[in-house]
Amino acid sequence: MEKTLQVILGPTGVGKTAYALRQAERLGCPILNADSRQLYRQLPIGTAAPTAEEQARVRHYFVGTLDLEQTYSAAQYEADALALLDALFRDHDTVVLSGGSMLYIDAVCRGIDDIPTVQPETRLHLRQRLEAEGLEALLAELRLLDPVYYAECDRRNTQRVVHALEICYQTGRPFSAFRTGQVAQRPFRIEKIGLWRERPVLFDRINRRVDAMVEAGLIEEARSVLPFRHLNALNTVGYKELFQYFDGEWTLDFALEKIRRNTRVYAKKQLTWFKKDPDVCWVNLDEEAP
RNA sequence: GGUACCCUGACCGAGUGGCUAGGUAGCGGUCUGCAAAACCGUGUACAGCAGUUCGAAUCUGCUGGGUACCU
Repeated sequence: MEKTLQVILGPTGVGKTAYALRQAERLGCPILNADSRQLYRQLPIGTAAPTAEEQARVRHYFVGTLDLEQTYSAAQYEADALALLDALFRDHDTVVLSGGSMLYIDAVCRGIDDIPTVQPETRLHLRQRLEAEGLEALLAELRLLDPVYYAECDRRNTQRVVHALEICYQTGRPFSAFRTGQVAQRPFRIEKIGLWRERPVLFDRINRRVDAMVEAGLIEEARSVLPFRHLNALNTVGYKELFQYFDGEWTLDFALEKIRRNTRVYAKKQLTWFKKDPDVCWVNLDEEAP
């Protein structure tokens, strides 16, 4: 029988966790988390990760499995998720994948090109050159090393320009040579369910969830990871704002308001991404019985 | 009651006579490697009224609102 991966996606705060639990219990299957920040074990409150009770109801994977200091990427997630799915499909016909990290979901569903992982030394080297010489100098170099990518890339997006150069340097080949744009075939069926709510309803849920997080101990959680603030895992809504509060730059009220706003901005970006995926079957949760 | 200063778009904020600051939010979008990231597009606002001037957010007067100090 053909196996099915049921992907539950949608903007932050829409209700993916609860919906995924219901689906998994109905189907008698486990849940794979597809949220890039819930992977970190030190961030359960601020990322609204499934609670211990919820995890007792349904077996979850990829929740709290990483340490903040571990670097991770969509490509690694793709490999880990595919390996796990291969094992899980031996015992289950359907598996639920639930989360809001757009690139992570695409990595599992459509695949990511095989590009080498950038070595820390390469990354550091280019970061230093960026600071010393500026973006213009790096762009001039990219133009020589990879004219194809230079022609098509967003030259104002420093992150992308630097990454292309990292690959050029590390492999001795142009970055564009690794970009095939090919969509991978998977040995299972993919069913995407997009959870949707009217924007005012969604934004209201987000605002109230921030208050709930604070009550649950968000501030203490953020303080406990303060020493790791420079890590990418903490370039995350809910933490970066509280760091400003700890620094004395912002009042607590202002930081919390920023968290609400930035969460809404994130939800909008997710919607922009998910909306263009024609494979998504949308479910309006506003119209469902409570 | 008097004196001084202030009033810029949803918010913050620069601008002292002609050259639509900028930022944040909002709205729209890009994105196959740090993705809760990064980046792009989109707003002719200057408290009100009258006046000076070819031309006023910028100068003058009055009105309204605010702040500080004095009595």
